[in-house]
Amino acid sequence: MSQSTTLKSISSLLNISVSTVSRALKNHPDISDKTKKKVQELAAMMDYEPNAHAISLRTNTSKLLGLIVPALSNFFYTSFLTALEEESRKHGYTLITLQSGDNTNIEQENLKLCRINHIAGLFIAISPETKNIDSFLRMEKNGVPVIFFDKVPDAENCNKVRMADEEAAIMAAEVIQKSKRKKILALFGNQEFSITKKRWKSFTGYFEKNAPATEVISVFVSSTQEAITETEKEMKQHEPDAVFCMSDEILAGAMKSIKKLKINVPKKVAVIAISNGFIPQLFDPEITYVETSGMELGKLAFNRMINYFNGQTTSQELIVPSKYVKGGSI
Amino acid sequence: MSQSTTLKSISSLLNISVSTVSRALKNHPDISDKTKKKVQELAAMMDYEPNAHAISLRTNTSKLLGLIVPALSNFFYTSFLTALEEESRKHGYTLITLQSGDNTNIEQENLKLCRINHIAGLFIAISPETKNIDSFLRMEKNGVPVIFFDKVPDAENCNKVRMADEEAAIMAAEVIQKSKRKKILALFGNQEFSITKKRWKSFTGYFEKNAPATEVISVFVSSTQEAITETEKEMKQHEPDAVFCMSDEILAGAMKSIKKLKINVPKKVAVIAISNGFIPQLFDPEITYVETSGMELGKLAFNRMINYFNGQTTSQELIVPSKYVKGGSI
DNA sequence: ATCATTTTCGCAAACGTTTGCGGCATCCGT
DNA sequence: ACGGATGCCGCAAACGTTTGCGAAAATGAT
Repeated sequence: MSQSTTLKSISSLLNISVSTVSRALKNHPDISDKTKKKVQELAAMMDYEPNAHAISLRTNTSKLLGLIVPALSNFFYTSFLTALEEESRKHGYTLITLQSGDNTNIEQENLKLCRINHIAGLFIAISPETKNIDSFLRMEKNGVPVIFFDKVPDAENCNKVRMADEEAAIMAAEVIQKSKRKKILALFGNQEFSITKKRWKSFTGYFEKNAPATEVISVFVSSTQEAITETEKEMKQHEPDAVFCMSDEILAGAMKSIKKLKINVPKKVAVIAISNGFIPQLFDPEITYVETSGMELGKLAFNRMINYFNGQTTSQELIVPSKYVKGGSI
Repeated sequence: MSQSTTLKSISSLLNISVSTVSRALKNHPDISDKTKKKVQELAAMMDYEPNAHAISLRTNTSKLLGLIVPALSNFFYTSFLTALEEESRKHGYTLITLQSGDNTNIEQENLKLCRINHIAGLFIAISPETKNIDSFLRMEKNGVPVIFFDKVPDAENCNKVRMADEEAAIMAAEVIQKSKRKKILALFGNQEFSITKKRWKSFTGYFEKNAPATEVISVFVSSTQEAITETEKEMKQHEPDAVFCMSDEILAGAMKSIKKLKINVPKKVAVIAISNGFIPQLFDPEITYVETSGMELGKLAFNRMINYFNGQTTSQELIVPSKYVKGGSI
């Protein structure tokens, strides 16, 4: 490794002290304009770049942010990451990206990596088994803010940003009700997720209250593959006239079976989904959906972090509203 | 920020020196088993975790790896990232993820972030305008290996890993030829990419050589939207009996137009693509494709990096073979 | 008991930066 | 000319770690 230019190398070339160089480069008022100019010019010439490790060590701060998600193969998380990376870069932060694989042990390992690298803040979508969030609260007590997103814990005393899960499910339910469909196959994700619970409760609750005659068949699946088999089974057995999918992965599976069985959409069966926005448009007709944008959530999460840095440290739960996107599937 | 436990805090509690604690924790033979035990037990009790910044500063090494991609909204890159993150974690490295937005300036900014954070190695898919790779070569000269992947420069004196672009295009061409189709709409990406050039040359070259009677209409598009409009135009104008798409984004656009025009696949028109593997299966019939797996490439790239760390520093170009996946679209 | 060897540990410097403090010049007002 | 204020800069410590070297203590050989 060839040595890069440091404050010291600049200082010795100019026969001034390291501290003067340091202050000159940050426009400290103690330094005369003449030396400032000298230093800054030489620094530019020598391509001086500060050593982040030295700064972190000395100041006990860093420009690193941590992100932990269950899996990046999930569209929602990659679009969250896309937005988060962009915002981070614009504000001078650098992102450390980690996957937990929905495994609590790996999640803790990743958390440790975050601590070791002394990140300035953490964004995390917790894995389903994670009940105990003490280690995260401890981070926050140590001055490292933790923003939970999407898959958030139930606890009150923490910062969360999430989609309007209840609202999204209700919007979908309303659309189905208006279409006069009477027998709905409702496909949800892993029952352990609070996000699933919220959506299920809102969706089924809506019909109980506003259209009790409507039959809602709730099915919980935890993979695209399972969505395929369950949809096929239910379509044959109950012949529903509407299908609701709470995520892109589930939608992909459900549509596979619907096409295989050659069931006409929307004539024979209406389809509506909650989605991140890309997948529904691949089908013909395009699937009507309620959008939960990972990018929007990413921006919001980053803003929350910045506000935390600026002193707003009391716990909040922020919610991104949903957006109805009309396709031709209902 | 509450202070974490350090070598010093451990040493003062045990009334021994910092250096002894340091050595005890790494099983240095100079330290007696008795003190080793004492130190390690206390360290475990106090949840000691080394400070990565201090280590990096002192040893001039780091466990950070950099990744720069044009955009994470591209499926291929997210699957590359998925694999790379996994491998990195397993080997004790932490990943810094950056997007360039296909912009040379941002790319250089990101490179600077990598230097400032003193990464141990860099993976990069360069943006199309990047002609001059001096800044990357300089990194390598400074001891930081650079692995170019997917979008690789033409230069010889650098390390590259990429998909078998020529082979993939030829595999697709062979399948089309066997299907006896005679007029092919071939959709390629941005003409600036070396990857596009390679695929175009191989694909058209194959027909010139093996089936000169076949008409190949090559069209270059640089977005899904453009793929939609161009496909519609070409389908109407030339009525091809086969469509070749060199990427997932293009496939999504092409299929949109084909469905809109209600053209039967595969009867009226055959479709074949080069793809990362998820999108083709969403259609009905499933699209036949040649797989270029981002995850495979990610694993290979990481391996190359490790080998570099172990002394294999001479430039290499590694290539992942393609895989033919049969659908029902041809 | 003596000396040589080995075991076990501590000292101190170094990595690159920031920052409180103190010191020397220079300047101003009287 | 004198005192005080001000401008400009350097010293040195500190962040947490690693590591060459030397020194003390323990062990072994004779």
